[in-house]
Amino acid sequence: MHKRTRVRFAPSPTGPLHIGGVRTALYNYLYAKQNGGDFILRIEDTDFQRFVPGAEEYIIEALSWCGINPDEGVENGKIAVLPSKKHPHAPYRQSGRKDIYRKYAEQLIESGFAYFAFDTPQELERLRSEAEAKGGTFTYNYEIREGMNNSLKMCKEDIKKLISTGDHWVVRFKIPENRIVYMNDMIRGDIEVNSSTLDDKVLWKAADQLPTYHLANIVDDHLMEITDVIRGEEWLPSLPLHYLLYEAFGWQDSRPSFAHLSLLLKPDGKGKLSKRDGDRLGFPVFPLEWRGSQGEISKGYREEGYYPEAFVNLLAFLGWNPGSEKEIFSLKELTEVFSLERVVKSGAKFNPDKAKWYNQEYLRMKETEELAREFLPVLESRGVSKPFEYVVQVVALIKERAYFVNDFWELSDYLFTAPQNYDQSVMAKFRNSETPALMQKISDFISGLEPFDVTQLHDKLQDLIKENEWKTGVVMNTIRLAIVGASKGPGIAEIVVLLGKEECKSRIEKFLKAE
RNA sequence: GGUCGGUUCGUCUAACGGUUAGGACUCAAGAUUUUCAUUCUUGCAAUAGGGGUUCGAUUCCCCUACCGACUACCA
Repeated sequence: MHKRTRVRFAPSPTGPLHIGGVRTALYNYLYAKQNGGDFILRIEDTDFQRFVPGAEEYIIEALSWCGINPDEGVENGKIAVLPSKKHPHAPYRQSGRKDIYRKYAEQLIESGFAYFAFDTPQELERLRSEAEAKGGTFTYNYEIREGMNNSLKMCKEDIKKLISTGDHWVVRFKIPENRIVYMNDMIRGDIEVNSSTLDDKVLWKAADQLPTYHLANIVDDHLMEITDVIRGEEWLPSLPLHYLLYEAFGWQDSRPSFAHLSLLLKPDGKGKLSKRDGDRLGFPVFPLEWRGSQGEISKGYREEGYYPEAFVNLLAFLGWNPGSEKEIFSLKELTEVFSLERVVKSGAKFNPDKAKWYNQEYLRMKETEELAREFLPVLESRGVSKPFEYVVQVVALIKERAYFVNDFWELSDYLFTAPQNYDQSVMAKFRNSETPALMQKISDFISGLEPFDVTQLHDKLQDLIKENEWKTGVVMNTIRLAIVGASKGPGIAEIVVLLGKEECKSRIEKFLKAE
């Protein structure tokens, strides 16, 4: 009898989610859905110092944009704080669960797995710098804990007194000496670490009455019946501590399975991608645009014009592949083929070019009418109003050359407004004394053409060129220059027919008057 | 420094211990086109180094190098 799969994504609200975080959420979601389980969102806000207003809302909105919808933890777009049938483990924000953690911290002390420590930050800092000066690292562990200012050798009265009079104390976990901790990671296999290399981590802080990540995380995963923990590789060094915590609580039999995902690296090859990278790297690191407290704006994939489907697809392929050569998968398809076994162990650098390619693939899959509808707001902002049918025809002509709908205007502005100026290098090449006579004939030809359609225009224009013994290249490029203003765009016949006789005539007249 | 993880084309990646080491992105060339794109074709380009084990190693083991994470009363 298998337990229902339950996974969680547990970000801390210290800023916007970056693409690595979104990928972690995505893999969790895919794993849950593939196993018919639940994906839970939990906010780990046990560090009020680093709390950033708006971050929580951002996280929820970003996941929603991606189509990664939590089964539990989010109610009507907000973190669930009251227990209900759908959200039995509420609150899902750790700051709302203070009392729970305190109880468990006390339990560990009573059972001898943890102790009170009264060392001042100044004292710890001093020991730390002393150790660093000697080229080592200060480790609060079995070797030195007896000599520190903690409850290990104190009598009950002294402890009680210190606790009641001050709020500078913490609860530390008592890491056992010289024990091999055997662990398993679903991606990396078996790992073992000697507990003597670990330190007595702080589990609870009296100053703010809050647990640290380690305690809150283990307690909540247990209480929320999490079966699989899929998180970033930066947590791998904490895994032995977490194993030991499960053991200390007596929860080793229900301990979740763990998978540590390799990190997303900076393309310039220095370390993991971080929120602070912002737009420095030439591509957004955030799914959605983010406005910082200083009013600074960091770009987002949504605002850049990425489709969420493309974004999710490309993120899925950063560190995972289906083993086939198919690269385009919908979120639903991903839930069917995803597997942790095929997650790559090494870190991946983000490739902006490939990201653009993904969006192009999704853009091409869309119906022309749909793309035209997406283009409408852009046209409106440009003050252009044309019948929808016209916009559809424009989009049909240019969509093959775009990566984003945002590219449409630049690719098609001449189909909405006459060129304001003409490409000078093309002018130099094709504009000469014969141009006026040539273009006058072309203008008359266009005006007189019946029926006025693309094939007719194309064929008859070829005939005209032959009769007059003109050079095709010269004629075509001159027409293009007059009507488009530059050496770009789809076939001349298509453009001319779409613009219509009157517009072409007026553009040619304007062109002949221009310098 | 210590602990842990990692290392296949520039990038993302594939390859029961047996493949001419495959694909995608980028780039280049050619074809198509009146232009720019698109499209099609072709090409460039990799197993970090050294030892083992094996008939045979990208694949397993060891060492070295390099990269990364962690080493907070942050997560």
